This record gives sequence, structure tokens and C-alpha cells, in this order.
Amino acid sequence: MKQKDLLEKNEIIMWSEEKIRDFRATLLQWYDENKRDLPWRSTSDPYYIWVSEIMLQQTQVDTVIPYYKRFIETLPTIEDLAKASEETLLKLWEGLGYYSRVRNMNVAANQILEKHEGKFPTAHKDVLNLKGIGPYTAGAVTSIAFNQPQPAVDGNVMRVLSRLFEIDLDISKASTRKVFEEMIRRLIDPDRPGDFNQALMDLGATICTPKNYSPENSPVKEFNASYLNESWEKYPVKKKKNKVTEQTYYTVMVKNKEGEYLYKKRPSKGVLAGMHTPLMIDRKDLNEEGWKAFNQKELYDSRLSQELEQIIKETYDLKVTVNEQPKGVVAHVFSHLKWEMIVFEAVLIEELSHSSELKWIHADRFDEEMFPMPTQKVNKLVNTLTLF
DNA sequence: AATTCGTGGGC
DNA sequence: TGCCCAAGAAT
Repeated sequence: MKQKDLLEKNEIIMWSEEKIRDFRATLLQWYDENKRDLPWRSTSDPYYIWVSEIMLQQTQVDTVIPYYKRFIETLPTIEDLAKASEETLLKLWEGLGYYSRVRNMNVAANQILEKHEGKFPTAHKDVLNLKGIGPYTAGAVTSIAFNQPQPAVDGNVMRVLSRLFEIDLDISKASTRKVFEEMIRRLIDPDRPGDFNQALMDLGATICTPKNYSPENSPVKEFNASYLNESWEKYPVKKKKNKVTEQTYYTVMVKNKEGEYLYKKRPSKGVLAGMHTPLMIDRKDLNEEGWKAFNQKELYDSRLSQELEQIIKETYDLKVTVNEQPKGVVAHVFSHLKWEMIVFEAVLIEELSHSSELKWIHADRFDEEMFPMPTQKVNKLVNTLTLF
């Protein structure tokens, strides 16, 4: 009753039962003949399906494949995942981004050990209660691994359905997903729910794409209202994103007599939580007269390096000498912000006290350590140029 | 409900 | 280059 209203309220007319059956058959036949051969499609183990679905969140298939293979080889069971150290997990995830995903998986693995005797739960509500598993992933795992008729609505599915039904709802709004879920509950093939969900996603990824979309190539074009009505360029409706905010950091790579570089562990919340970056001083925290006077002309002099030295001494209890001229500039764009890192090299004079937040790492060990991409870029800047 | 979480690819 | 996008979830 309540969910029936959800479609009516949004003026969505569901197809007849006959048309729905026809659609299922057409879509699944196309899927059987054209589905992509992906590593996680050769298993029905919910653990492996789970790993793949977490990696695939906001991440393209081609990027995920090598990470997926390495991950399940290193941690072949849920118990292995539960017992793994954070360093191991982060190293396996290095470069994938959204690092809370792997931390949450570790938490969820322990939830499974404690609440489900180490066996991946089959009940949808239990799956949804696992850390890091939301509506999409719960539906994906239960439908694919356990053949349950649960919707798995991701960006592909919303785009496909928007075009099939000429849906005018904004797919960037959180409330919209529930409408698509209700549509999928009507449409999903009760005999092959996992394949049905994956077929919609494959269709979205390979034919019903965001760009370069040609609806006449779609195996379900006869069901596509926006194609038949020539309105397909309007869909999906999606609000444009806000511009990213830019932040400029004076980034100081301090080197000690042993040739090690200094990194700071970031706070446990926020951007790159718990990860290591060089010392970063927000330009806004500097004496405004100072940086404005010479930085705008890309000119640097000892006033800046001396101010950086003073801030580093006050903040970290380190006596350092900062080079007058920067080594270079590193830019890194996140989803919602952009870092400009003006990189200075420095040498350690004296460590007045020791902090557990600070870590010295030699360049020879860079491969063994986990660094987020901005740090890797700075490492490369400082190192490659030093080689010559 | 709107923000905040990375990174790489495509055009 | 700058912007969009990618098998989303937590807060």
C-alpha cells in the first residue's frame, strides 16, 4: 500500500505483467550473450561478492580487477579479513581511495565472526546491518550470492530506468533511490534476480552510458519510452555538482641525517583519515602580509621559509631549516576539494621532543609503506629530481 | 537532507 | 583544462 503510493505519487505508470515478463526475457537473453567476464562472476561465495561490491563503489571495473585478485589471494576468508592489521588492509587498498571502505569491511568481518559464527549472513536485514553495507550493496550481495529478489539500485540502474520510463526525478537526491527500488521490485525476475540486477548494470555500463549514448543500439529499445518519444537526451535528470573548494598548503618535506623523510599521521576523521602526509601548513594560517607580498608573483624569499620554520617549531617542536625556494608544486583533486601543495625541502636540525604523530621513513622503504596519492606525488617530486 | 569521504579515465 | 563520471555509505 505504502509503496504502491510511492510510484503513483511520482506519476510513474508501471508496465503490465505481460510487458514485464517480456522485458525480463529480453534483458536476460542479451545478458546471457553479452555479459562481461569478470573475476567475481565465477564464484557464488558471498565473501568474494561482497569484496567486489565494496571495491566497485564509485570505482570503475578496470581499476578494481587487479585489486580484487590481490585482495582475495591475500585474505581468502572472512576470518583472514577480520584478523588482518590495518597496515595490511590499507596497503591492499592503496590507490583505490575512499579508505574507510576497507576499515569498515574489517569491522564487518568481525561483526560476522561475533554475530553470525563466521558465516556471511543470508537475511537481507542482517546484511544491511554490517558496517559499510548500505542499500545497494545489501541488495547486490543477497541477490547475486543468495538469489533473493532484492533491488540493487546504483547509478547505472537509475540511469537506465530514468530513460526507460522518462523519470523526471533528480537522481542526485537521496530520496530518489527508493522510487527506483520500488520499480525494481516490480520488474525483477523472480527466478534470476542476481542476473537481472547485473544485467541492468552491464547495460548501463556498456550501452546505456552517460555519454555517447545511442538508444537505437539497446537490446531493450522497444521498452524505452524516452527512445520512442525521442526525449532520451533529457534523461537522467541530475543536478550539477558544486565547484570544489581550493586549498593551498605550504608542504614541507623534512629530511634527517639518516636520509629519512618526515610524515605526520592525519587525524582519525576527515580527509585521508589516519594516513601520512608531509607537514602541511595552510597558507591561510600564515602572516598575510608575508605571503601575499611575494607569493602572488611566484617569488619566494627568506621571509616565507623563516615563518615556516617558526610554525614548525611551535607546532611540532622541531628545529628545521627550510629551503628558500620550493622544489615544485603538486596539485591533487578530490571529489569535493582541491589541494595545491607548494613543496619545500627542509633539513632537521634538532628534534626537541618526540611525537607519536610523526613518522620517519626512508625513501628506500616507500614501496612498503602505504601513502595516499597526494603524498606519493610529493615523494616523487622530491625524489626523482634528487636523482640527477 | 546535504556533505564528506579518493582516484583515474574520458572527452 | 576543467568537468563529469564510476556497481555508494556514513554522518
